[in-house]
Amino acid sequence: MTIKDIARLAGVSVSTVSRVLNDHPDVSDTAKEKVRAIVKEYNYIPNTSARELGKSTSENIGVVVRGMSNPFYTKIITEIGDKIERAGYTMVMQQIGANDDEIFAAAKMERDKKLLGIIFLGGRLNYSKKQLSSINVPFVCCTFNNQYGDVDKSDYSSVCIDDNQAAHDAVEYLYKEGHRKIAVLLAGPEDGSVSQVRFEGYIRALKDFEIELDENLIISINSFNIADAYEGMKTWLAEKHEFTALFAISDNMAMGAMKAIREAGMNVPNDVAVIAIDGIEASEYMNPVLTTLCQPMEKMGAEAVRLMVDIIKGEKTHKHILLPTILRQGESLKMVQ
Amino acid sequence: MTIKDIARLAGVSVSTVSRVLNDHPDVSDTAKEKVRAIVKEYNYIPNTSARELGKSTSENIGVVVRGMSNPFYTKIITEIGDKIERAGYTMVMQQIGANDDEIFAAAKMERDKKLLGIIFLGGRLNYSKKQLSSINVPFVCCTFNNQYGDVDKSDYSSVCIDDNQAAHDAVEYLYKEGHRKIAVLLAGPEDGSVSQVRFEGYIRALKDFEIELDENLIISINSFNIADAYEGMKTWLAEKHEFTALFAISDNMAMGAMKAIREAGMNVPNDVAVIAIDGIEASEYMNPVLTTLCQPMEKMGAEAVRLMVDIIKGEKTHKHILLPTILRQGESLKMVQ
DNA sequence: CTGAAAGCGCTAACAA
DNA sequence: TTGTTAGCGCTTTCAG
Repeated sequence: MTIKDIARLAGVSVSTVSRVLNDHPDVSDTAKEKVRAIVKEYNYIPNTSARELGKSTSENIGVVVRGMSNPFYTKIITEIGDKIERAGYTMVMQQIGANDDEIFAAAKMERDKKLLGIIFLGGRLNYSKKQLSSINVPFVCCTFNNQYGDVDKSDYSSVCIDDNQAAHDAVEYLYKEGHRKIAVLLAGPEDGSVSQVRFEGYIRALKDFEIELDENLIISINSFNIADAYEGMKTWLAEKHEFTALFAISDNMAMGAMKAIREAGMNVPNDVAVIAIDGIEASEYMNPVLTTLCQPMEKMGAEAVRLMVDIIKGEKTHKHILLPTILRQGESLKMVQ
Repeated sequence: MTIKDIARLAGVSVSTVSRVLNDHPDVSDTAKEKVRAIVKEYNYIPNTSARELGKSTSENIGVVVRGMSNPFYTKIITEIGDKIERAGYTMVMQQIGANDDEIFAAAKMERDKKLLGIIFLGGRLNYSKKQLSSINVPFVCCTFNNQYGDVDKSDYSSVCIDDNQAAHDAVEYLYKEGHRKIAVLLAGPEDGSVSQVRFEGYIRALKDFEIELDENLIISINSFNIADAYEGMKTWLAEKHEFTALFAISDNMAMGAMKAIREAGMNVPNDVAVIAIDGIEASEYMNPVLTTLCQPMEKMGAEAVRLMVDIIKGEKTHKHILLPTILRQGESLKMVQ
């Protein structure tokens, strides 16, 4: 079944079929009905490749998401899709694996789908100018920026929380409750990811509060996995370091860690206070409920689209937005208000 | 940049470029090198649409997944991708929203990508023959079958657990520990989804154990969401029904329920025993760890691909595989071995 | 081993 | 309002 068959069956030309398929004006009602009837009868589905190939422009905005099924992105994606739709564009989403190259994926998608712009959801923080030269449309980084790369701030937009400050805040909350032996659970550590930024915030906080950095309290694992966090924490706990609080650089890792702490016979928050950053849904259902600094997911998605659309519509200057986190006062850290 | 440009720049014909791009044999090393150099220099990326349009066949197996970011599917997908690759085919994955029509998505993908077959991951249990007529390649249902539809068992393959029996088993575990007032948390209830099947298993178990069905112990919510489960459970608990155990039809829902139970001042497992079905990773990190009947995810994915490949290779008869669940003995149900 | 040329199924001028 | 036709960028015979 091709558009040609439909045209023949409906007794019209292919262009007429194409027109009704694409809701173009200037088609007689009779023709419209006729075509629609045949399309329905034969269960005809236009070929996407041919469609995209034939078209010279699009109203597509690409979204490339690193890591499938990251619950953290789900809400943001929903919001992004919604806002893109509302602005009259079409979202084209592409999920890529943890080890895939988002720049390549974006470049490919840009050409294939004739994108007007690209929103990156999660990604490396160290793109180089050269790598990015393969992308020829404006892009905005959502949930991260490119602080370790050599790309000019004026060449792209971004919207994210101030990860360094969030980590600083987290440590400050612990500090204010009297904690001085604050362990940190991170991935990397020097992996050029958001983990590193947050770790730097931890370091900065220690300095500000005049706590000496204790290498023994740095728990470094190789991924952001909950299982790895659990194992890493377990191993570390077996070494019997003295500590009263844990700052996990992500909710997910905190969840793994809390299980290890529990199994080691310690109580959260009585023996060990735990705080993290992210605010994913699952950590709300932990026992105790995780105290964490939430990223404003909806807001983030909405802002990313706003920036994107502005630029598509002619705005010349790229912007970089830092959104504040919101404290979720759970049960993993006793706070004396 | 098109293949034509590359051809010109490399001083060869487009067909030669196409050949080296697709690793065809019968290309001189000189030509190969020349083309590759130009491709690299100009950062050329072939257009996917044109490629797919031009090709007459493919080695693609489609996977349509209902609901993005369902952690339950992540492992299965990884396994499926792996096995497809290993069998020499290419996986083409398509995620669809909770309310999208998987049949349509599959039919579209089948034509666009020239699929050899389709694996459905999650989906309705009530396809009709008519709806399925738009799909012209073999397909296998993974994690569900089509028991409420009118499609011949001989027209498709499936691999899943015996959901009815799993529910029966769950109730049996509770029964054996002395529980008689067993509440059930489900979605629907008559929604034609896996929730219904499991609910039927619950009913059957009650009959077998001569427990009278108590309508008051049926907690029905509108989705599989953790948040809805939490709210639903909370509301139900406020009604002060007498019960000693809860069978949740999914891990996710059990997680929401456990928080509600905890907040109502009851202890799991001492006041209320909880058991569920699925075995997702997150429920392993709950406190208490959820006792649940795990679906054999890897095995499921592997079997789905095996069935698919067999059929592609000429196997005539469709098969329906029921895989056993594996009990994860957590802490939400005290078992006296 | 290489090139010319005919599609793949659709869109979009351009004519009518 | 409709039809004709030239691409879109690639693959794939078929000659050479």
